Amino acid sequence: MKNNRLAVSIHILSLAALNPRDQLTSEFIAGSVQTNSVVIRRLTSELKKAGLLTSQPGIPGIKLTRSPSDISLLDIYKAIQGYRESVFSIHQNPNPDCEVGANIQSTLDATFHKVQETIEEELANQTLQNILDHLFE
Amino acid sequence: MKNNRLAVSIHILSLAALNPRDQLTSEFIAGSVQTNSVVIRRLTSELKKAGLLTSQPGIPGIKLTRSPSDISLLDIYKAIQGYRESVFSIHQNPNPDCEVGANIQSTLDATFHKVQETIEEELANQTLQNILDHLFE
DNA sequence: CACCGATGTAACAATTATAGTTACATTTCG
DNA sequence: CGAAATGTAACTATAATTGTTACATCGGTG
Repeated sequence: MKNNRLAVSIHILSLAALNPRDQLTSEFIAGSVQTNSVVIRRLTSELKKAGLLTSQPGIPGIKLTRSPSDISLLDIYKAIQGYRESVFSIHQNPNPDCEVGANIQSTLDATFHKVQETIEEELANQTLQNILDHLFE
Repeated sequence: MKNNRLAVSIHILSLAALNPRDQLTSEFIAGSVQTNSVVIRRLTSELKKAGLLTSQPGIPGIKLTRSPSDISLLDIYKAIQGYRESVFSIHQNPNPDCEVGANIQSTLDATFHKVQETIEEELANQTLQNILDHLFE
């Protein structure tokens, strides 16, 4: 029950797709997500840096930069994932004097990289528009 | 830099595939992973519950219950994942009075479930034997 | 121009999960 | 019996996310 960053980001962008800009204050969004408005502003800040939405100090609200059908879940995922490049991580100091310890990192790196690629392909195939469609079906 | 449970579990089972049982004490394994032996025993306990290996109090070592080519990474993943059913989680209390808030959970549930399925398919396609092959190529 | 309401961020506390550690009951074997 | 190991409980440490408080800044409005 943690790391809702992707879920909340999709929630935010869904609201942005369906409401007029001036209504989309961080307080309004926080009311829908039911969290603190700073949590929302932190995420919108990252989504903005990734070019998915625009906003301005002093002016209420946020606005999508492009059509929901042009925003993939991968775009959103990458916007908020920062440095982390795989959902699975690898222990940092296996023993180099052990045959397994010496080679496990590069092996797992390759293995986990392949898994990560399939995750990202799947996320790339879904758009914010797909989410919106599902919301009202 | 956290949650190395899958990586360490694969490390443990790789050692188990390559060494005689009586050498595979939790201390020996901990020396290869470079961690505390209790960390190893905690994981082997879960791998044992999942039927991937055997062990006995008083008798040193662990032993695989079947061939490395018969152990998929999905088997390992499920052995240690416990309750968690998706790599992505969903916020728990969206506002039901909001159209988006009311439907976002079931929508994301379906979406994330699909992603999870692709992850598990990918993990199912890789075996411990594949890891061993890569370790020595 | 001063105020109000909003964004953007910094700083810190709270929560949660994993990793690491200490301790110890229990078991097997010499 | 005594040594060595497994299995587990209990606790601390670390790390990431979430929640909160505070505040600088901007822009529209009276």
